[in-house]
Amino acid sequence: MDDVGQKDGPEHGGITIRAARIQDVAKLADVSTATVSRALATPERVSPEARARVLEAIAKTGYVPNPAARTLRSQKTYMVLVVLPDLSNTFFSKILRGIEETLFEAGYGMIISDLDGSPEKEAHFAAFTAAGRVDGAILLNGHLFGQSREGEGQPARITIPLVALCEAIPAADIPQIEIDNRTAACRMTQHLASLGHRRIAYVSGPASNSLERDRFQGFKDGLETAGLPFDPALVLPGDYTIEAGVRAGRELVARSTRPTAVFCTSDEMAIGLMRTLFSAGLRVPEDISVAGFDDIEFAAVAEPPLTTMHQPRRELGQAAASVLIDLLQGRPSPKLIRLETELVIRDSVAAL
Amino acid sequence: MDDVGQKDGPEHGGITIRAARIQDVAKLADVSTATVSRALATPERVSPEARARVLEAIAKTGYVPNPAARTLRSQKTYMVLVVLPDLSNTFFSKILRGIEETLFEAGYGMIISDLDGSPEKEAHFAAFTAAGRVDGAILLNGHLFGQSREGEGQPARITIPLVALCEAIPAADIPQIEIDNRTAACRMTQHLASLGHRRIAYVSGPASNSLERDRFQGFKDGLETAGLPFDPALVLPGDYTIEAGVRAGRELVARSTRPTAVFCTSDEMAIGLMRTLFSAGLRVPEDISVAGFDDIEFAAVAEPPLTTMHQPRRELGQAAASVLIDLLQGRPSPKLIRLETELVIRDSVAAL
DNA sequence: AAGTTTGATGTAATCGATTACATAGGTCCG
DNA sequence: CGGACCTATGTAATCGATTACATCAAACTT
Repeated sequence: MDDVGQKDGPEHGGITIRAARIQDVAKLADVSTATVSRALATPERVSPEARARVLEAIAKTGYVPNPAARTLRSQKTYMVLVVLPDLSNTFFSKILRGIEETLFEAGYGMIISDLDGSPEKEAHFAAFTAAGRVDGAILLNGHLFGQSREGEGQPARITIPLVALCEAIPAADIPQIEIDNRTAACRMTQHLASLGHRRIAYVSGPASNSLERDRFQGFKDGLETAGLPFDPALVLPGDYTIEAGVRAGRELVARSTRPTAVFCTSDEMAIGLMRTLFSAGLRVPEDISVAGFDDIEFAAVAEPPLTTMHQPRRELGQAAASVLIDLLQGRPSPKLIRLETELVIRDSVAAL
Repeated sequence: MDDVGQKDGPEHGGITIRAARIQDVAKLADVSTATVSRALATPERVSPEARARVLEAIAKTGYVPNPAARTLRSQKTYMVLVVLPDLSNTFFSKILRGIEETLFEAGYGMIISDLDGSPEKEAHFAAFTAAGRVDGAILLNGHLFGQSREGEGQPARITIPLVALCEAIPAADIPQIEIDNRTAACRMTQHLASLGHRRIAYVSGPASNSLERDRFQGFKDGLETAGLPFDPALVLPGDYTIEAGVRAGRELVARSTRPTAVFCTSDEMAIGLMRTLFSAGLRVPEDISVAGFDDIEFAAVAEPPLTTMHQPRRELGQAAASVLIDLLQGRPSPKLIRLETELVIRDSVAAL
């Protein structure tokens, strides 16, 4: 970092040859750089002969447009930022795949930001988008950036199109892709009630979470339509992780009177909870029924296979990406997309 | 796409104000743009007074350097490409997190490419790196790009630093971060043998895979040191997925003489396999022992909890990122890093 | 005291594309 | 036949930073 000449990279094996520029192509095809650019961006505005020569020259030189130069001039990055709370969570990875697929097909790249609950990271990525590194963003974390720094000397930054996925963002007027969490949770609760369960426990998500609020409402709706009383003692705190399920399980095992069914708001928690029940000598579903939510891959092969609420994760990702692309390309787009969930009945829930 | 003026984005809510440029900061601080640039890049080469004025002006304007312009001039993107075969696989997500963390701390962003077995995608990302969109790449997929297009009229492209993670890349002279798959598989095999198992089945990974070759070697090593014969009939094909485990399970269930232990080269396969065994009325580990590999989160809460070989996934990601950063910044870096695995004994394996 | 070094700063070239504007040649129409 | 219009193309400005080079004053050398 001291002086010039030092910072040129080291020899990392291969021969470094300057990549072809648009000028090289232009010279080879005997046209101007403008024509080369047009041959690629608007082929119909270039004569067939010139176009052919340009394409040939491109093939010969292996020319690939320099994205930095392109972005600098056209103000388009063809990059999308995906913000999520936890990259290592199974639930998100399939969604990410759906997003990536769709973005890829439309020629966009994906940059991932795993917030990991760090405000520092959040600030960083706020600056990141402000700096115009991405054309748009998909937010899976339930809130916008940097709302702290408003109104001050700070002038408004560039506004880029945003889409909220899964978790709604309360005060923001942006498209929202989600499932109907309330109805889904209600259906699951009714399912349990219909099998005769009257003492149904609920393992929640993080309290701050909009998903959680909806699902909790749905749970209460379900109790009500089934004519069951709501008992706060049967609500156990969780955060969608396996460990939270394990903890909730311990809590239940320690009780003298136990519920006959447990509705976990994520499959991870359900699987963790079942583990704890087994360790305590309880059987699922004979002694206690357990239901999950999400239908992750492991739900079908859990022991016993888990009754759960299927979320179309890949499709959620695809839908979010496709709405964002519409926004980016100036096409009209829906404000709200709700994909269907499906009750998947397996063996972890039984009639009383 | 027809004419000019059409392609300016639509009104998406917020007020769009031009972001501050280096010129605005320079004017406000009453210095040249060069001084602003230096105040940020090499503060020690700018007088304290000027620096203070610049920083104040930056705070006032909310200036953030335009990355496209910066990249265009300095040829540095501060972006790293991560190439992997399947984004939705649990095994990778924790590794990704380790990578992201480390990159973030060093000021690098992460672009993800989920190859999904598509050569088209591969070609795209080859062009992507060639175009200089990223400073370096971490490859989890076991091979380089576009080796097909060599020697032709195609001139060599820019060479960027690469690091291979998990899967080795045979013919490439690049740093490799991995575990000792052969030794790890050998140890697991010995563990099974030491408990009295003599008929040990092996559920493989994809045959083309270097991980698989190493683990298979290790399996044979383990048999040999235990004085057990190698029986090809006990090798079942797999590909690390849950479904492959289910299939292998069916195959075993159908046999008249079954192995007493099964070594699956991924936890996903082990879990899928156990599911099939249960469905057929077999018990683990009473009737048959099952071992996994990786120690994913679900291994500990499987029923029964899975005996497996722990891979430090997050650390693998961190190590790969940190080696790549060393390369990018011209520091010396090791050619090979091998992280330790650990045999995790749970309940899915028992003595005969 | 003259020459040399050092430090702080400014000027302007540069990175590589896109694109507004200019131009040249051809077609069409009254 | 001459202006209007269209098509294909070229010229050069532009995007916003970084940085080589120039400049100038102050400090230091001998």
